[in-house]
Amino acid sequence: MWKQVDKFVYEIPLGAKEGMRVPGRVFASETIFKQAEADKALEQVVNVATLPGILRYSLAMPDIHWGYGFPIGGVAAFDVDHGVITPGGIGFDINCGVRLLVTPLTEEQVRPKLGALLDVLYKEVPSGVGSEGFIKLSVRELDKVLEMGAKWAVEQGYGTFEDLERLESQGQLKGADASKVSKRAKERGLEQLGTLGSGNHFLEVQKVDEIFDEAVAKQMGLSLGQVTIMLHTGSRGLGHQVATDYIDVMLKASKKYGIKLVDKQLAAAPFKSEEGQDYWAAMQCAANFAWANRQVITDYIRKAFAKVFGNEIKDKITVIYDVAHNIAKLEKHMVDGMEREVVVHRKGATRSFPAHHPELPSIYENTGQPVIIPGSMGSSSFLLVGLPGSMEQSWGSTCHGAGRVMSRKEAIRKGNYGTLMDSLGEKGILVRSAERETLLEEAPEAYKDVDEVVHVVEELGLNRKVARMRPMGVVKG
DNA sequence: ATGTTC
Repeated sequence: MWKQVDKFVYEIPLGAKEGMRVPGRVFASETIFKQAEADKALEQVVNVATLPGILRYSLAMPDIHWGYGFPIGGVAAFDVDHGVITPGGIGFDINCGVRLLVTPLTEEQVRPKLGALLDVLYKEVPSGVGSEGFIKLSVRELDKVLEMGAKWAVEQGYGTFEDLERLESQGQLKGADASKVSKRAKERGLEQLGTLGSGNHFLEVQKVDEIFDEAVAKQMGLSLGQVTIMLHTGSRGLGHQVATDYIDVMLKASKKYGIKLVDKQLAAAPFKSEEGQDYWAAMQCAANFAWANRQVITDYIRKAFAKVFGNEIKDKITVIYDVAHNIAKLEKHMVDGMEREVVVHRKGATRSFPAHHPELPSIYENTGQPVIIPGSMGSSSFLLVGLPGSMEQSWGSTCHGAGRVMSRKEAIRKGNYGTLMDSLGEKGILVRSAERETLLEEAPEAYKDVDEVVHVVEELGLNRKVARMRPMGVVKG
């Protein structure tokens, strides 16, 4: 039923499955499309197309793979009045995202002290499943975190106000309402602010390996051989609990509002219903928690660098940008020649606004929004910018990473710890991690080729490449 | 992703 309609575009027509309201569309190369066919991800694209109020297409980015309800890499926009909101279109780790920092240091300066630096980073940034941070919040204070996001962290002395304008949505969604977050979710969040987590979350010391757009790279303060830091983490147990709580609410709401579910994991409520608005407010709280989390960790990273390279380095480590991967946003987009407000779900997908978009800070007004694409462990990461093509084709969205080809279990079964460590060692990459299994789960073999994923979004005109970063050292949970 | 089966 799926048909290639353009070089990197595959489509399934309306009517291929009963209940479809729009066609399905996947952005992929031939290799990537075949990988998507192998798991249930394509079927999930079709399932999403049946949700009420979905506009134009059920989309998937080239890092598509199987997820809960929506595929990971899934993007869908819904009519604000007649459409739905669904936790399955956002994910368990609400506002899982990536932040890129740049240091004034070169690879030559960092390499001799890399081992010591990673030891300090590993100690200063708590990681691992269930890890607790150095901050112990009262419920009252946590409520402020949930409603203020990264701004709370800056007001407490974690980083600077200049950091905030370089975060998607300035690190704060204004519709957050802490009273919509359960007691249990809050309990899980009380001791997890400033923690990295586990799985694919990481903190990486990198060097700029190649520059594709000199002018934009220069404007962003990046030059060849310069050391960058990439941080990938989300809303931890708090976001997970918000998702769990509201999936239950949505199952009941789906029944109540007569939403026919082809997959229970797509449980949804009308966006404007009470249930829809409650989740909307709680989801924004979890998103804010994640932005506060990355802001606090940014401060820890600066302090760790200061311990190894001297105090004056601290103020010279700047934020390039911070993007959300798992989130829903109210945005203005063109639909049939008219500007409309729509609810965009990005599930393992990154916002990718072009130059001159009103939501961009003045420093990126002419470059387009920075888009940060982490590769798999030990492979390169990319810095891209958004292009007008993303507004035309993908609701201002693009891919979010390499995307899995193996499940975590499969990766553990097929992987070999010694071989993995040898191959990282050969590349000169140092690793600090508590869990061997986490490293096996994240082995490069378990992921697609990030170069190919980025090639697809570039060829489609969603993004332009600015720079590629290679890892020097990795901290993982 | 996740106090990895409240």
